[in-house]
Amino acid sequence: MDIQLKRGILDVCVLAAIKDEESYGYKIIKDVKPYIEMSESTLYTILKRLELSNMLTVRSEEHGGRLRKYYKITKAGLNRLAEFKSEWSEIMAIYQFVIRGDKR
Amino acid sequence: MDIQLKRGILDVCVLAAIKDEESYGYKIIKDVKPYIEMSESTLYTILKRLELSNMLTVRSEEHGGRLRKYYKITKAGLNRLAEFKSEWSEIMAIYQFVIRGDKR
DNA sequence: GAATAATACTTCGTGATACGATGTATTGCG
DNA sequence: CGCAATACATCGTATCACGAAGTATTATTC
Repeated sequence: MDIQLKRGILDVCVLAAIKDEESYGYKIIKDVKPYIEMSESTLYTILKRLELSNMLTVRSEEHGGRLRKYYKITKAGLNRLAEFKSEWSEIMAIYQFVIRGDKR
Repeated sequence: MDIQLKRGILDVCVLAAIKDEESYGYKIIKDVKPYIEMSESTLYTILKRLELSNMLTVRSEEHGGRLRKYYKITKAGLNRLAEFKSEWSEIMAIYQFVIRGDKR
């Protein structure tokens, strides 16, 4: 998919991937991949961004000799998902405009 | 709407606004405004970009003492719109993932 | 008739951000 | 032993939407 079209969706995809249970970077990518392609560098940038804006919390845990970072969604993150849901009607209206082209 | 979410949509909105009949900057903004907010600087950047990628052609015409630039969609522009239409199923799948969170 | 809004287009700098490239380090498999 | 998979991180780059500011004419309002 077009890079530009992904913007604004990737963040919520990551939030959606951790909304039921905490997860970690590598797993998030794999869970999201069937829906949207996302490189590792992109994901870790997004995770840091979401952490800074308090959409998720992080804890490190050792797993098989290596540190693994588990990300857990916060209330603010859940709110963001809800907000996205309501933004969707706008998106749909735009889509209708684009394919039909009826002017208001 | 969130700026990032607009990316990738604005271009097709502009194309949609000129897909039936040629139009000019100021009019395009007004036609698109009910659906999506777009500043003038953004529009003219987009128009130039779409021209460079041959999605539209431009001609200048005098109108009331001033030059007015008329933009007309090309075959490539129409193809872009069709492409967007088919991209939409991907977008919808992502949306389903985000709101339902069912993992494949 | 002077001021203001609307029309119409342009340029510049900035901030946000997705990505490829690259690096580090361990485990597991053939 | 070599290679893929796992797991995380950093850096530089290109794209792009926007606000701000500018230029210039016509229409409207007080």
